[in-house]
Amino acid sequence: MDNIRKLPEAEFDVMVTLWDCKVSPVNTAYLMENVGKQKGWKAPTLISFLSRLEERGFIHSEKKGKERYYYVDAHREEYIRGITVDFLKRYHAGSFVKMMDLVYGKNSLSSRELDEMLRWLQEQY
Amino acid sequence: MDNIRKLPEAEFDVMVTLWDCKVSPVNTAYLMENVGKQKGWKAPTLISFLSRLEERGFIHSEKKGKERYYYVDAHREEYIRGITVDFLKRYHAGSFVKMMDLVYGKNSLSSRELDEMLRWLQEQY
DNA sequence: AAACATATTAGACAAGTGTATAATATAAGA
DNA sequence: TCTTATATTATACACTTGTCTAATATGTTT
Repeated sequence: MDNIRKLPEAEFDVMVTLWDCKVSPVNTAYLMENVGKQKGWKAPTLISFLSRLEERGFIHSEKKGKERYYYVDAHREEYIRGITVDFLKRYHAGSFVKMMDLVYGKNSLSSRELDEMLRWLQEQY
Repeated sequence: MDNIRKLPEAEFDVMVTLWDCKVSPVNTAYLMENVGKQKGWKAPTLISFLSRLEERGFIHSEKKGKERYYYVDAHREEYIRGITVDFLKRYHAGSFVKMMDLVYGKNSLSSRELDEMLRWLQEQY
């Protein structure tokens, strides 16, 4: 009931790329092109993150010829929701209002942002 | 300009205890009593976290006789604000509304919580 | 089938984090 | 001052995370 397990930053970056891409499966080359390169990783670096993600059950993979293809298993929203709730609990006693108050307390948000929040809130009722 | 550096969990727990206590300085025994024990740490474990916090500049200390006393230097709100803003940027494109929407999207908050937010929002205007 | 090119795997290593044991200081009592 | 009790320090070690080099496998070209 507690296994949200926050991913290491680098693995999260890989997941984002996987979540963002509309096709599945994708191979290492694709990921190299879409994250590895910007991050300045060598291929084995990327591949090690992918292996670790597989161990964690976030993805699974399959080898075709000499290339390996990856499939996403974890749900993005679920994951983000999980770590967000954890963060809120740990650092803000689980309260959004406390969080907003701390971050925007006196300083104040722009009225555009306030309006946006207000609109969101009204939709919730 | 980027040194918010999130603390390791255990060190954060020590900081919380330091921030929570109204007297200053406090010695290791006090901290052992107020965090160490619950966490099941041996004294040297606690002391190592304290040394690391000192290296990071979150606290400083002073030895009196055979005991060491600790003084807080970091500001709690500043720290929490920093990591919160980072979290928001990284996982929610910097938007509170996006965050709330993801966490409470369909499910909906209790009306008490909604009221609380509304009240907070109105104060911001 | 040999030689190439290239993708993947195995393994390694440093830094950071959680945690502790053994050694050392130092206050207090005999 | 010698002994004892106890707090601190010095170290060490296992795991995790970020990264890579060297070795291996496999498809492609002669």
